[in-house]
Amino acid sequence: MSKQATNVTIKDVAKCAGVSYATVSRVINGQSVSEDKKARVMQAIDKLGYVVNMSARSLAGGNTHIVGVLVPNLGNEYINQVLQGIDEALREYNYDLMLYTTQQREDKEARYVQALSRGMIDGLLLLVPFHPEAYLKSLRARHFPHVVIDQVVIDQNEHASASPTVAARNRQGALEAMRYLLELGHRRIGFIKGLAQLGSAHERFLSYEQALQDYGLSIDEDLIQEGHFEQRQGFLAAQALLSLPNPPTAIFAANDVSSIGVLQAARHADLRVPKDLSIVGFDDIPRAAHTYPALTTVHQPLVEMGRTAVSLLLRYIERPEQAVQHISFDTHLIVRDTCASANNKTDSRQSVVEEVVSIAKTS
Amino acid sequence: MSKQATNVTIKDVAKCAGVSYATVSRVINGQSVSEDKKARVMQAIDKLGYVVNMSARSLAGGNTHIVGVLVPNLGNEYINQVLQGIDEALREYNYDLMLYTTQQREDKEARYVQALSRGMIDGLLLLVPFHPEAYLKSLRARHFPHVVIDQVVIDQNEHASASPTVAARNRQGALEAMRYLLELGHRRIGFIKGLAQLGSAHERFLSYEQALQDYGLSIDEDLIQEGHFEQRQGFLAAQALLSLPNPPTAIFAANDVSSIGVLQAARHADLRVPKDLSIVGFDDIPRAAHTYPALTTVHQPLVEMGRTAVSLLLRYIERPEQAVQHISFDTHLIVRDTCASANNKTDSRQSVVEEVVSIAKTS
DNA sequence: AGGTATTTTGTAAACGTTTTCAAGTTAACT
DNA sequence: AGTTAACTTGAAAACGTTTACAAAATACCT
Repeated sequence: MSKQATNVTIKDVAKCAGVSYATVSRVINGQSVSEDKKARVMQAIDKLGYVVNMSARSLAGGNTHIVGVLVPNLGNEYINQVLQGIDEALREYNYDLMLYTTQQREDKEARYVQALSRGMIDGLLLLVPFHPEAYLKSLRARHFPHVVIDQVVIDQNEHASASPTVAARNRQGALEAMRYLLELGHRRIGFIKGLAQLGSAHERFLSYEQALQDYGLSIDEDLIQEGHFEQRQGFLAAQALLSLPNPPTAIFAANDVSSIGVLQAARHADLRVPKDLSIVGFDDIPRAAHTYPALTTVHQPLVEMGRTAVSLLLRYIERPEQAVQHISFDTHLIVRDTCASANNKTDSRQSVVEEVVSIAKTS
Repeated sequence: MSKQATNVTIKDVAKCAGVSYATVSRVINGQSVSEDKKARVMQAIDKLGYVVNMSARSLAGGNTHIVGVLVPNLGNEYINQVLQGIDEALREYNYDLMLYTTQQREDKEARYVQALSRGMIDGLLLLVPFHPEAYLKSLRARHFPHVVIDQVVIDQNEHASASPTVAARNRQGALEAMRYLLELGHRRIGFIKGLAQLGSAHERFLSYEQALQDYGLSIDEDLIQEGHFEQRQGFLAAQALLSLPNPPTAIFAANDVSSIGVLQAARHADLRVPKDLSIVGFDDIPRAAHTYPALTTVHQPLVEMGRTAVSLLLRYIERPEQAVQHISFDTHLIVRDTCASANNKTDSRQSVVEEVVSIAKTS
């Protein structure tokens, strides 16, 4: 109903400019047209306020300039950062964004495969897909342009890597974090895991183990807690860790949100961070710089990853048969205020008072 | 190119089911078709794995089942909450979401008005639009289904309210917060403003003034600081407030993110919250419950607002000529841990030590 | 200048639906 | 059984583009 309000079509433009409508189409799509006609057409477009009808274009085989983005959910800082990068880049290239949230339900798969078939989108960005096996295969088979972000193959199924990917080097950053903690003298380091299905979470854990081994330390299962990448879970896991007979002097959480839960738990236990407990996170979400104390964490270039995924996808949209690329970004430790040397380990209650007194003195 | 992969059309289904393709279309759209044919068609659809081509449908005059959502930006917790509600509701109704971010730039306007014209979306949700005057008029004129969320008319231009809206009662909640603070005995209450262009921000400020007047207090301009709804700004504003010769005993910030900045500033100034400084925020974003101390704030049902906006919009999509509705939600104070009575006001340095000592004793 | 290669232009045929119109069928009422 | 009303069905015409094809125009050689 409201749609026929937009009644100015390519034919109207053609009539107004005194050319055939095919010529108008060519002008719009930047194909070779003589200068004078091009000018006339442009003028007519301006005058009539013509805008292309995407449905028609899509139906006729053209591009919609719409990219689909599939995310597990909204309201997650990590995802939002990547999304921001995607959005920025898309805007630069004049593409629109169609957002699909899966809510981590497997049956959503049908939904977007369907969405593709509809031919509404030119390409698809998959952010941390949970059950990618089924549909990635189909996307590849159809040479449908797509890029997978931050999905590390967790099983050795080689098919999974056959799609273009953008990722971060989780192993390396996590190793850096662990070494930092170890160099500070920590020997009992707790670890709070991430979502088990996620490759990135697993990689971070592998680095935890590896670092301990590198330093000739044995792995104490008590120091390893489950987690879901969520604050509450981080809080509970930290409480469990801290109530151990021989509690850790440092905790490395698989993501920042969990770390913030650890910070909470430390407060509840009246522990001073970093004096009594050192904490390291992973992701470097914006909030990490604003906690108290500010979180020492492993930075991944989230926004950058989103942007890169877009430009990669756009290349595939232009040439779908192009060779499959994998881009990965370095991660690195950002030292802020949640870690301290493990040496001066004293009774925590004591140290609180000491610190306060010292503040009182200096002021 | 990849698109013709989806080659099974309505005609194939028709042939397979032994009916005309018009009949297939009718089955899909739920129009009256005899039971046996309907069954045959359904079976054929299943067998061939047919899915409707949205471009074609849209071109032929049908609905795309896509709703456009216009947000100022991503990565803002407030916006994300509303977005989450929108997304949830949209999924329930089987609609897809097309996301536009304006980055608060006025020239983006052209962009989405254009998007509408393309006929790609059935309706538009406008979240906190900054410069709505120009395009709202056009949307209304075309009877294009749309709903404005949380845009309170800031000037008395009556046109602006002629579009359907979903909003929260900012006045009331802010009043409640101020009364709470006043009842606690606070008489010097600082206020950190929000984005000046936003009606909601202004309303909260009006309540601040009104509450003071109701209690017979004069308004001290020194206690009123500018802000942009952002953490850093909240931090700086709070610092300014706290370094006043006669600093406030409580600060009311126009949103939670600012309040978190205030919390930071309090820490920097070695002030105990709530003992030395009471803080109230606005929005009740998820993070508010996880700060330390947990933030006392005014709750608005953000997710709910998003959901409501969707169901309202869907009604307009069904019947565009329907009477304009305005829905508003109550807001209410959530008391957590950042406010205390103003009576026991002592030297802040002193009180810190006292508290620590008392903790030491009880344990 | 004559011929050939290249570029520009117009015509018409898709693309896959929805929907109007008229014909065909069934049901409902005397 | 006959008439009318209601419903079901199929054919065909949109919807607004892109693009293959052919024709026309132009440029480039020798």
